[in-house]
Amino acid sequence: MAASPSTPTTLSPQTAAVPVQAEGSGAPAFSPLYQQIKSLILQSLQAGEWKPGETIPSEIELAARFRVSQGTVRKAIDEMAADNLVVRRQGRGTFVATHAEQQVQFRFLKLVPDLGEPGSEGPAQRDVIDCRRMRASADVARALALRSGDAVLQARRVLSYGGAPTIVEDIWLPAAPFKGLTAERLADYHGPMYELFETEFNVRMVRADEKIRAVSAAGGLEALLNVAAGTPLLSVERIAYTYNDLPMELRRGYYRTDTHHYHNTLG
Amino acid sequence: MAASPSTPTTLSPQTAAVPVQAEGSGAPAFSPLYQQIKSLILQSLQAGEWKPGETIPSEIELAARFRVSQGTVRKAIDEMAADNLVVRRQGRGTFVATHAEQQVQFRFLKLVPDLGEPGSEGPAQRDVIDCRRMRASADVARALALRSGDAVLQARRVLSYGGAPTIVEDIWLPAAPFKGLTAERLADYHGPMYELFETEFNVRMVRADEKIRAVSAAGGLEALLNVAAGTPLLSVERIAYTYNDLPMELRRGYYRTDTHHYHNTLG
DNA sequence: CAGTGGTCTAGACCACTGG
DNA sequence: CAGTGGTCTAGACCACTGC
Repeated sequence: MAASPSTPTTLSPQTAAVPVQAEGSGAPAFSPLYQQIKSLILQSLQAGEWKPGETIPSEIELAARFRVSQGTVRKAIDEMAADNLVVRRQGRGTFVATHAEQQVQFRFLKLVPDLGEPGSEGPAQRDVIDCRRMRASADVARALALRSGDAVLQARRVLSYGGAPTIVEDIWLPAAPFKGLTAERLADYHGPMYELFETEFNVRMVRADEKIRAVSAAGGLEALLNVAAGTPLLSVERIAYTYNDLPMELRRGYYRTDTHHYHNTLG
Repeated sequence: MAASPSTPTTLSPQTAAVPVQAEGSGAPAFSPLYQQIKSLILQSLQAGEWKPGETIPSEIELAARFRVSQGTVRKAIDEMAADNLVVRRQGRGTFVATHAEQQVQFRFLKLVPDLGEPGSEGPAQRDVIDCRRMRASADVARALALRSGDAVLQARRVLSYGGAPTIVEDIWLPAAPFKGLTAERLADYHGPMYELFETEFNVRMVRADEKIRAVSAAGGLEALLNVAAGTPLLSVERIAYTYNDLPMELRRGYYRTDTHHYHNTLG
């Protein structure tokens, strides 16, 4: 059933027929068709062919474009849905995942109130304290895969729930992809920061690693969080990645855990 | 194509032909065939028809037993593999997941050394300090879905890496399922506790929820962990569940985070 | 009612493991 | 070499959405 090499009847620029298999060298590193399809779709996603919240072409269309069966496209999309890159909605289509959806926000904010449901406090109040352009220190550069001295944006903000300051976050971003981001733009945007990144800078955060420690409130944190100096705080260091495992954000958060806790599920 | 109601040619006790659909009432609550198959396999798993580490029947066998196509069985097993209930190995078969595998252990112990790879320190030294039978307090009872006053086992142990005490854990277990568990049995077992639970008590932990906070070392913890009183520690409260979302363990851990950190990935 | 994703089947063939 | 899971196809039909 190999794809017959007739003239491509579809409009795809990058492929008239999937590579099928790179035979020839010693270890061919077998890759199933649906994986190749998956990475092709991924490329279109990165290239911005379809933006967050939009639908991607139907399975039948994609099958025609790539000259494979619908079942193969289905398996590729199944995996992308499992990776939270895409959301399937029966009867409507398949949509590019976006941080504008509430459920996605909770996947990236694990601090929940001790009492009540995760979202029961209403939206956080976000106060940007500081935002400046600077040169990357050695450890910031390493985290963001930059060189020491490269330009970065740094911001500090406080998140409050029900009027109570609960989180202080220091955020570092590579300056180049976020060209034009200012303190005003940050302060005026009332909504998730990752949503802003999507709509304004075409940067979609896909995954993040967090390192969590217990530390003592000091160095001004105690004042911002309205706790006594020495109060134990949760320190959460996050590196967030876009599509190609490309780090795009370093974030150091300090969480009060007297009224909230970090929730995690092990499976 | 519906399953013909002939005599069951297979040995399955609980099903000669899958329920197909519970029509009749107002909202039939449609459930696809592969979901029904999945829950049937799940029942066999709970009943201990196949033990952790053993293979389950091949897809072809299961398809014959349930009188469905191999593809339908495959989809059921695919989901169970995604849930880490089962592990597929091409060419060999499908195996019941077990905590005896190293990779599984890291899914349930998220504290990793700041330097070096997750397993680089070698196995933890486990010292059981205490183990006693007692009556459940209100909050322990609630966590384990027992009644206040029901019998529980309580244990405290210290985990050390490279000779340095790093974790103190208080553990509560419902006494009934763990009948016969003694301090000696715990102390003499050199290996993951959840592995012991599987082999000795036929209790397999499948999932766990953790609540993480920052606290100050006090009440004897500072001595056990060899830190100054007031040192910030990570407090990790875990409830672990077996197959039916049945809570089977409450665990309160206190982690040193000066040499280690809790690692988490957000997707 | 047309279009989408979701389920189910049947069959062919491939990749991997073990005896 | 037989048996397992893994891939791919083709086609039928179902459930859901929106016009």
